[in-house]
Amino acid sequence: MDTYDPKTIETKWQRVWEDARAFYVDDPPPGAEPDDKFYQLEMLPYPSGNLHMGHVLNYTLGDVVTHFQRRHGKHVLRPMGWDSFGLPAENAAINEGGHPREIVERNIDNIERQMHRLGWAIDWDRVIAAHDPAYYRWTQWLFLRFLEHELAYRKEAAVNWCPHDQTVLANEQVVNGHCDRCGTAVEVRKLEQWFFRITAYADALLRDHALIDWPERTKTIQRNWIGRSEGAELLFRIDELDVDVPVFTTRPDTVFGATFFVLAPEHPLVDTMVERSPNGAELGEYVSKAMLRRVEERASAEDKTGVFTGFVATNPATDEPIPVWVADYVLMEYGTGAIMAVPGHDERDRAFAEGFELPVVPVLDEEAGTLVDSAQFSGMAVEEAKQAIVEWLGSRGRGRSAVSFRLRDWGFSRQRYWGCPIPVVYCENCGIVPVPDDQLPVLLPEVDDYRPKGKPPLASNEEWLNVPCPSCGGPGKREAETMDTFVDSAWYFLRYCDPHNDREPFSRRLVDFWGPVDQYIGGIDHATGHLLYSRFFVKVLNEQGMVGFREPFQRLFHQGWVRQGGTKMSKSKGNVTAPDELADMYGADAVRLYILFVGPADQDMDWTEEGIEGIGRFLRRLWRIVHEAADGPGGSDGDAGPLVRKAHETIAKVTDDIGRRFVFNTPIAAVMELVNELGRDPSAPGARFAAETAVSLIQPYAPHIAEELWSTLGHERLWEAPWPVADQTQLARETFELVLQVNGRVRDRVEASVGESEAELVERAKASPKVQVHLDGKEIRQTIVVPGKLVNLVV
RNA sequence: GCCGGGGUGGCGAAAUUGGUCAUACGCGCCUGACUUAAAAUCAGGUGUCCCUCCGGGGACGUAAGGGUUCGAGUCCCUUCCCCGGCACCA
Repeated sequence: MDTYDPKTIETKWQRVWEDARAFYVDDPPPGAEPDDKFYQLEMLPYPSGNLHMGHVLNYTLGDVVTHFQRRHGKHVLRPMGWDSFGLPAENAAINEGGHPREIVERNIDNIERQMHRLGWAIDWDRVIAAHDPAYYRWTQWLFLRFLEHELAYRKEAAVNWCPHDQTVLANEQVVNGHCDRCGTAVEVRKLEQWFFRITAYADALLRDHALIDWPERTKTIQRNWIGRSEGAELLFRIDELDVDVPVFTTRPDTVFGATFFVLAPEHPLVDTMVERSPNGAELGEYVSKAMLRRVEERASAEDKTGVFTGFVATNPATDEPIPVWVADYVLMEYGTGAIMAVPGHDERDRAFAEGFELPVVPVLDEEAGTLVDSAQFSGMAVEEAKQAIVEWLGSRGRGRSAVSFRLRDWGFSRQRYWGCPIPVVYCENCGIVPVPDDQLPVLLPEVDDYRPKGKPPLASNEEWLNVPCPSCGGPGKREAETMDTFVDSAWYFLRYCDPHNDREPFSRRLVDFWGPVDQYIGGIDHATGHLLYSRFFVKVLNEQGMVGFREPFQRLFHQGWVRQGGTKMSKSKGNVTAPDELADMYGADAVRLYILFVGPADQDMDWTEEGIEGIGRFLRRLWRIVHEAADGPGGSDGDAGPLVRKAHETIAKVTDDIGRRFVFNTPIAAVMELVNELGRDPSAPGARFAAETAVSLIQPYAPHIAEELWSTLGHERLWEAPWPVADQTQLARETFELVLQVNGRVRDRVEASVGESEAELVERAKASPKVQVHLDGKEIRQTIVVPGKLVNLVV
């Protein structure tokens, strides 16, 4: 027996798998039924720097599922690609000093090497990269379809601007008022931007949660983010300006208590008011100050601020004039940017009314939940009144039921170089003109200076910028902004199904065979970003007949964060080791096992190398014990005995854990138990079967050593061997340990046979001397028998 | 404030439908074997407290308190703490 040398066998088997094209799949496999397929996907990595332990967890999880499903006879599509456009990659390039393309491609080579080193079962024929023209050609093509359907549009909007990264950020990229990437405080700027009309799908995105098997947590986050509120849109007339101003309210029942009216500083009417109001100067000053304050600052301000506009609006319920104010506690981003203020029943309005001595009129009896001082609606219950008042106002042309969302349209243009060019041309005569499909891709030109400086770097590239208008042939300018990288990743999982197609982004036949993704694995940090965008894209593509499903990811699992906390470890052991260095020290199998063994995969952890030695010990023990079992007299499946039974129990446990419970740490413990038992006597009856079982079950985690030991045991190609099946007759027991309790406390345990009747079991309990001590001659008031488990005597 | 998830040995964690002295598996630690020695390896031990004739016996113990139940880590109530989402959203 050779000693266990991970490096040698890992290199050896990786070559064998590659030569056998073990993990590549045809499209679709000949004779495959749709039910035979399994699409396993993990979120694709940004190719910046090195893999870290978080990646190792993510992709090893996917790998275990891949092997498990393959060995259950599924045709498993398990691809890999690179999210190589966008800020993370570009920032990495800026930091490392070089052209993004070179940096990104170097990083891709490195990461790909690390992935091979860890032995992940990937179909490398299907690799895609966001920055590859063969890919982004189709990102552009899809954008044009969105544009055709008016689901992509351009408008001026107040946007989040990161002064450090010199670019616009999507709401999803702003965390607590700071740039998600660099942490700089975000400013608000008014700019023309490209948007995807995701708000048109707000309801569908909520409704279709019912179709997918996702963690409740994630659905809740999306639900909160979409923020659906039911209410009404009511019209308040400002006579002097001859306008009806709509407000959104969830409390139309309180309209009789609306004693003033508030506009957001950004509200379009405010400009007119500044011009025409007697205190226009003060108003103008307030507005420009408010616009400079970040939303976060506005919210944290202790006192509410505002200025009276000098105008009055008519309350549509009371027909009374109420003063119109401008105040920054009203946000332009939500509802209509105007509110009816009901200080009697809204905390914020109350605070404002108190600050500025505005009238407070209660219109609800809070105790009774009924309306007061509300004309014919007085005495009505709140819910009833909501409907009745909206109907009544509706009949007067002053209101209607409405739904409002917190979700905003997705601003996806970026003033940066390293992204997918937006394929439109601006023409003085024709306006925004799409680049014709047959002229795609619009290639990202090579430039020397790609650093951001407030305007898109491509805007300085005259040679590239100036092109004839595709429509009239007159002078035109290309769009110099590029797409957010989340556009690239909103459809990549579809391209994997048909990665080499050069006539269309993917064929309907192939996406409908492979799609949707059966199991998606990735971080929960993408809950309101990538996961929402991808759902939106698939809904649009479904409506346009390009895919046959409405949801991209049928099942979703979030791995926990691997943190590198400030524990003693990092101090005493110096820097945290990179995954491939760790693989060189202990072997890829040990790294893979360890990251899944330390705890539940969906739970956050502080990374520590303490304990990986234990996995190393386990693998060496496995190696030695399997060799001993292989050399010994052995014994096969047919032999009964404790070892064979233990093997079948382990099969049942591991299969249930991975397949049904989707837990990955306890199967390793179960195999360790089996190996411990086998190690007590590797020549016991059934030892060979136990060894084969242990090797077979550990294969998804540690495929290299498993493959090597499988051949030691005289077999071939474990990667395509059927997953073992627990033999129910082996699991069945003739006897069991009967637990004897007195008053719910265990007092004794005896061997009992499964055939015994309840009365017989009770007799055995009464016969036990240990039980008798606790019965102490007392009267038995109750007897509980759980068949196959226990007898409880209550005295 | 609203919504969601948690709290188990020295440590990472098991306990799946309320039913096997709760703590599997691993780490760490302790003892022993091998060794000149150490490492590695192997064998054994390791919740707390009390009693012991050394065979063992008993009580307590899953954030705190209460409840349901023959029986609760698991179900219910109250409180505390931690993590995450939303939050001047009308």
